Amino acid sequence: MRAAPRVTAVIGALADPTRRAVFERIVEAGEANVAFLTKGASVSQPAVSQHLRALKTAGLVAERREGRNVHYRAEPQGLSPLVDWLSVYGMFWRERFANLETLLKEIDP
Amino acid sequence: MRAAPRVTAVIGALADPTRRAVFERIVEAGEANVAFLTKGASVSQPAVSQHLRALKTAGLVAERREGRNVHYRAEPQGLSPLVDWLSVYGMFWRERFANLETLLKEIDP
DNA sequence: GAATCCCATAAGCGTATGCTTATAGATTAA
DNA sequence: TTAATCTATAAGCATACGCTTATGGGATTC
Repeated sequence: MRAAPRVTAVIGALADPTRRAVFERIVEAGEANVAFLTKGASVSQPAVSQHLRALKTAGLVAERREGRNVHYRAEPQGLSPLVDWLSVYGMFWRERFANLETLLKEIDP
Repeated sequence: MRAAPRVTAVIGALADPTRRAVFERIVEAGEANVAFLTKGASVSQPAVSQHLRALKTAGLVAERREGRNVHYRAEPQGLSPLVDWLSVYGMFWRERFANLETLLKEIDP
């Protein structure tokens, strides 16, 4: 399975601080429309829309139209190419991931 | 603790496919000099050196001079800003799913 | 239907980025 | 010392990227 292109897309989408902040905000809010994201962003509404398109293309967010509002939500599995990459090239971090998983299972079995 | 700049640096360094391939090659080889990395890369030797500098600046590789050769090795902890970021904005989801599972079990045991 | 609101797209601009060739720097070999 | 080898830097160029303002496209409200 050739996953390199997807890794490039995901990492590329997260590379820009402004765009990453938009994504973080969506994750925290659960769901957010463009107006909400624009307030809080340091750029214009069109810029936010462009970032949202980039995130959508990378598979990191999905949209849900509701009247004239468009609600964006994070797409969990969108990060998996990056997680997979880290599980290979993150070397000893692999242990960390494993530990974190077991920790979560212990806390919440 | 304000880690966003380091995340940006790390992700930015890994965003370019060519540069990421250089890093992957270093990880796989354990240690590699510039000539070795240039063979196998699809770009010129100066381009490889420039990528190495970017990786070094991001804290992802370190160098060891040996005569006229310079050996590069991966710097494991350099990835930690990215791992930490994922543990917040990526792992977050696993936790959510775990909670959802327990919730479902409680409702319908 | 007109006005209003929310969001997306278009066009243009400045800058950042990655590449190349040419050259400098550092170290070893003849 | 001179030549040869390995790597880094410099300069220049083409393209990609992120932003802005202006405008278009739907959906609601009056």
